[in-house]
This record gives sequence, C-alpha cells and structure tokens, in this order.
Amino acid sequence: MGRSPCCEKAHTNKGAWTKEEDDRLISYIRAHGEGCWRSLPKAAGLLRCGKSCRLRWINYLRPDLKRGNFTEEEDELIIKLHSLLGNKWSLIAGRLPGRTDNEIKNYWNTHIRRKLLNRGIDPATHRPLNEAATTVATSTATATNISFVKQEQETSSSNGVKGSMMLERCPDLNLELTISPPRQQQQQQTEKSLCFVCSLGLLNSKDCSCNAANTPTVNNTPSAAYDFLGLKMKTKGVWDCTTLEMK
DNA sequence: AACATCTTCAACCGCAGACGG
DNA sequence: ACCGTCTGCGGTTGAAGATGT
Repeated sequence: MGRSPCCEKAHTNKGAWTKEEDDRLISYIRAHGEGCWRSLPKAAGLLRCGKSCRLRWINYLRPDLKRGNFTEEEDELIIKLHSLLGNKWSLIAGRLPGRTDNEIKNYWNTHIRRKLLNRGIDPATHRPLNEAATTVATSTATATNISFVKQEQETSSSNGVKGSMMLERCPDLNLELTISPPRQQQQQQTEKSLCFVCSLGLLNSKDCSCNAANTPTVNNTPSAAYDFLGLKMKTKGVWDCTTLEMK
C-alpha cells in the first residue's frame, strides 16, 4: 500500500487553469491568506488538488512576481549561484526577488545551459568542457553529487532552537554550506551595501561602484570579499550560508 | 498552405523532510 | 520512537506556439 493520495483525484480538474479558477484562488487567498493547501480547494470552491492550487499561486498568481525576460545580471547571478548550490532551485530563487524556482529551473534548462555550452563550459560542473570530460571523478559541483554531511547538534530547550543543522560539502568548490533561518545579528553585519559586481565576488573589478575593496582585511583577505551574494566567509575559502534566506 | 520539427514553460508527479499526535 | 499527514522541492511531461522545410 502506498501513501494516501494528496487529494480526491476523481473529481479534480487538471491541466491549464481558467480565468475563473484563477480569480477564485486569488480572492480566496486575499481573504484568508496562504496555507492549508489541502483544504483550500474545497473552501475556495475549486475542483483542483491542493498541490495544484499552491503551484498556481506560487508560480503564477502571486502579486510580487516579476514577469518578463531575465536580465543579463540575473543570468550571471543564476550561473554563479548554480555553481555554488547546484540544482537547488528554491535556494537560487530566494536570491532573485520576484522569480520562482520553477521559472529559474525552466530558464536554466532552456537558455542558460545552451549559453554555457556555447561558452565551452559544462553546465553541470561549470568547468571547461574538455576538462570536464577528463575529470569524471571530480565533477561534483551538481547537487546530485554533493555529499551531504548531517551534523546533529544538541537541542536547546531553553531557546527553542532546533538542534539539527545540515552541512553541505562541495569538494569541487571547497565550500561548507550551513542552512538555517537568517540571523538578525549577522544580517546587520552583512548588510553593508555592496554593488552587484562585488556581491558576485568580483572584488577590485573596474566595474565596482561601492569601493568595497578599500575596506579592512581579515586573514589577508579584504573583508568585502566575505560578502559573496550575502554569504559570509567562515574561514578562508569556506562560505557560511546561515544568511541564505529561503523563500 | 500544409506538415514536421523544435522550443518554451505551465503543470504534474513522486519523493523526502517537517511536524504533530 | 513510531506513524500518518502535510508541504515543498526537483525532475519530467506535454500542450501550444514558433520556426523550418
């Protein structure tokens, strides 16, 4: 016996959404807010499964969505984030306001993959194609090849903080990623506004407009370089993703 | 004009993790 | 600790439109 279906499939619509269904969903969520997707269709008078409603709202109807073409800056940011995170589309989307994971995933598969291939770069490993062909053992940049190290930490009953934190190791990039809710204190530290160029880690670039390179150094590294896409460097060459916000 | 092929992207599916009883 | 339910994620599909022959 498998798990129970997410909804009663016999009486649910599938396929493209109609204008009327969209309107019903929008007005229901405006009145009651997001969440309780399982019960939402019935409450909203929709013959859809909850998952379908959630997807329609998240990917298409949300008012804060940015429609239209991706900019060159967004392209480069996606490429950079993908090299760091692999196919973690939701994490990547969290760094691109107004864009959804589904949209970015589609865009990656239809545009950016080809763009990288044209540049002679393997989209899976972000290495030159000829090199990637000869280094099978080290093609570990993708999420499928990332080795996950789960580190159990003690649960603190006094502050209610959950004790489990996941560390991802990406040997290819020598990165240590820790995912957790954003911390206000760290956010304040990293909120020093960097220009887009520096946020990509391209310190000392002639295109830099925030002059971050003139900031003090730590461990012989300019501290502005610590803010790569808002990530803080824990130790040399290791980025801390505690400030990486989920959607 | 008609058909074939390619491209795009909204939507679906199955799985895994989180959570509560 | 276990189990059932719910939610969110990533891979995949397929309809519709665009382009080529």
